[in-house]
Amino acid sequence: MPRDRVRERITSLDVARRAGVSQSAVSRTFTPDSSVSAKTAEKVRQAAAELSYRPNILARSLITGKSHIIGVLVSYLDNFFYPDALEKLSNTLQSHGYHVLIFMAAQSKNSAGEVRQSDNSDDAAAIDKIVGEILDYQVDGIILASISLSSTLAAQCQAAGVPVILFNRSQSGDYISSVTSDNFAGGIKVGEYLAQTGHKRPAYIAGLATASTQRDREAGFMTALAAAKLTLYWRGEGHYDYDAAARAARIMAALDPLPDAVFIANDHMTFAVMDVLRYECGLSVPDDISVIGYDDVLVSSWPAYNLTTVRQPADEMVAETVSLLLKQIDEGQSDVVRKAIDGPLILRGSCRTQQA
Amino acid sequence: MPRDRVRERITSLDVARRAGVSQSAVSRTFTPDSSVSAKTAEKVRQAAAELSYRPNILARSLITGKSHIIGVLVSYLDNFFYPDALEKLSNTLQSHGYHVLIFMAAQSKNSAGEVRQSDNSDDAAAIDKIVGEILDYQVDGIILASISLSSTLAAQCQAAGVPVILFNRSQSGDYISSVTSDNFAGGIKVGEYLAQTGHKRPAYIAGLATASTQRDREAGFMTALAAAKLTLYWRGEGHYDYDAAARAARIMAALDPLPDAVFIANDHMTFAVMDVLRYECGLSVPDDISVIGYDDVLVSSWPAYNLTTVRQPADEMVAETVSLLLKQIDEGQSDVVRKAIDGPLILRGSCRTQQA
DNA sequence: CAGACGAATGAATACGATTGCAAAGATATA
DNA sequence: TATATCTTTGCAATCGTATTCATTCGTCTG
Repeated sequence: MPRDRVRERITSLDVARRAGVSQSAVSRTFTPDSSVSAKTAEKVRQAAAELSYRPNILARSLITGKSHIIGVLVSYLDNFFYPDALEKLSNTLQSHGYHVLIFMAAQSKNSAGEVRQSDNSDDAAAIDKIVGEILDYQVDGIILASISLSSTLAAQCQAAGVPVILFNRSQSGDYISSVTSDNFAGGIKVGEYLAQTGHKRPAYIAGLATASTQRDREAGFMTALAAAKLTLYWRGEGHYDYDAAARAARIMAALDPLPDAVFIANDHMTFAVMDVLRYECGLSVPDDISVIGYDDVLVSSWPAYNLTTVRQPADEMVAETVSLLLKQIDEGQSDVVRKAIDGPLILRGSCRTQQA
Repeated sequence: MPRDRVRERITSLDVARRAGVSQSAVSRTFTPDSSVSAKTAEKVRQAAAELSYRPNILARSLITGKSHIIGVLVSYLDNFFYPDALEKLSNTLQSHGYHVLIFMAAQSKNSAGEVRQSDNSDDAAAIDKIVGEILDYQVDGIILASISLSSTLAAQCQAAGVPVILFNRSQSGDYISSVTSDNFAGGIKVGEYLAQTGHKRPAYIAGLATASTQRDREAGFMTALAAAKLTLYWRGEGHYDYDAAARAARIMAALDPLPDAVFIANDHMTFAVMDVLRYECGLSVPDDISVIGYDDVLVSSWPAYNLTTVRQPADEMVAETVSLLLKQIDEGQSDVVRKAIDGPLILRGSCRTQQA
């Protein structure tokens, strides 16, 4: 008889009957700081174990108004920074009794591979739709990783009383809290370091134009160059995409004279650039050209790349994001916080360290 | 006045009042295939829009018994195969109206970096605990990525009427459905190819001993070697871990004579092995030694590694997993299915292709 | 030992939706 | 126009739990 379709759900009432107590007693047993005697609690636990009963979180949420679910919307996972951040976010939230409902902002990669040209209105509409779905689940909070939010929807979340935090992106216009690394300071460090190590023809390959991380990193970099009386020798665009960065690198490699250093807006693109320089153009990093990235993902430390890069302190960013979110959940919507966490420049082998 | 703590939830009743209809009418408007006239539906939509009302999924789930949530438990995300699979899983499920509640099996990496020695009983207990949490959320189904399940808990899920599918791992003893690549066939392909290209001293670096993927890949490989009258020259263990694989590679590199080929149980470890061979030992791949991996993750195609490897067809595996899961959800627990999907050997530059 | 007070308990209600049922309305048929 | 049939509609019960309130029980104090 293969069809025992009738999924007999065991409820607190079943447990109550078996333990010879009221349903309230069962509920109290599983609710911390509730008034139950040790004796009845024991009876209940016993009966619950025998029936292998577990409280229905959804029903509980309906009453308490807290689902203990955090909606996390992430745009893409191919940049290794995000799996890492996601894993840490999930673990941290898990340790606080929350769980992650994950959503992907299905990216509009067209067939030509030209991806994420810009956060166009289609994308924005898609994001709004997904955030709507997230809200449907009565989440207690929302974390948006590398994603911006329309101000109307931000307002809607506000109205629904659901705190939203931007992770690794900030939004100046609207009033949304955000946690990032200090991208401007990071850009400065790179610029200063290149100047200090005697580089004369610095180039830059930009990330996605609409991303605050891209803007801040570039602004910091340019500020430092200016302070060191250096001018940008060349600028390309990689849209935070491997293939696009590779194309930019090919253009750059054709320059004469070659730049003597290139700062690339994230590590993911940097891998593409180094691959092109080394394996297509036969150039040596850092002998022919110094390369500096941003993120310090796991792969960056592998000997194959051995990348000099600015570290995004994922642990601190995650810890800050979670603590901020939980605070807003507990205390209700408080004022917006924009946290930028400083990260060090990690010196490895992809950047020349002596005057040429 | 910063404290508008009173999160005024708008319910179907609010909408009903404003639209001048009954609450049932509102519900029916948002329930497909329900009997509502176009006129009232329009009135309801209007009112709902004005109040920016959205149905409470949790309340709905309580009645229907379907949460449209799939619990996904994944062990680690540092092997790039998993972020990719997770992204695809999430997108596919999303397109079917389901959403992913994600759980991490916090790995017991000890301070020495010796990780995942074995799936010991502590780990198993931790897994069971987490699966319990998953069940609390009344998920409609569970996907376990690279994780095994105790048979008691498998039975418990069965009892709760929640289908479970193992992704990229199979379990022979218990009756749980699973979707994997055809690891045995993959191992065979590698063995045959190495033989066919004239390698004489093949080595193998194993993955996590308890993993079915490891066992099947090795078994296939050994079978093919035997068929080609080759014997395994050396065997190491990498536990599917980068650092452990690097250690194994150091030992291997000290052999005299060196193996002329090494098959490594997954790409993630292979990166470590190639890094050690090239940058610590000054050896050339494939001139000094051929290297073949398993998975074909994104990085494997990058020029820095340019890895000859067996592709795990993530798209097919995900599609199969989702369709299987949805089928089991719709039709109730059906019989267990073990699907092994064939993947091709991708020829790139890390393995010598001519007789030496 | 009486009275007071805090802890433990159960009955009843609420959370926000879905859905069976019966009544009402609309449409078609003769 | 009257009757039969199908569609809409509202009422009320229900899902599984938390929580208020009133009551009972136990313990402590004077």
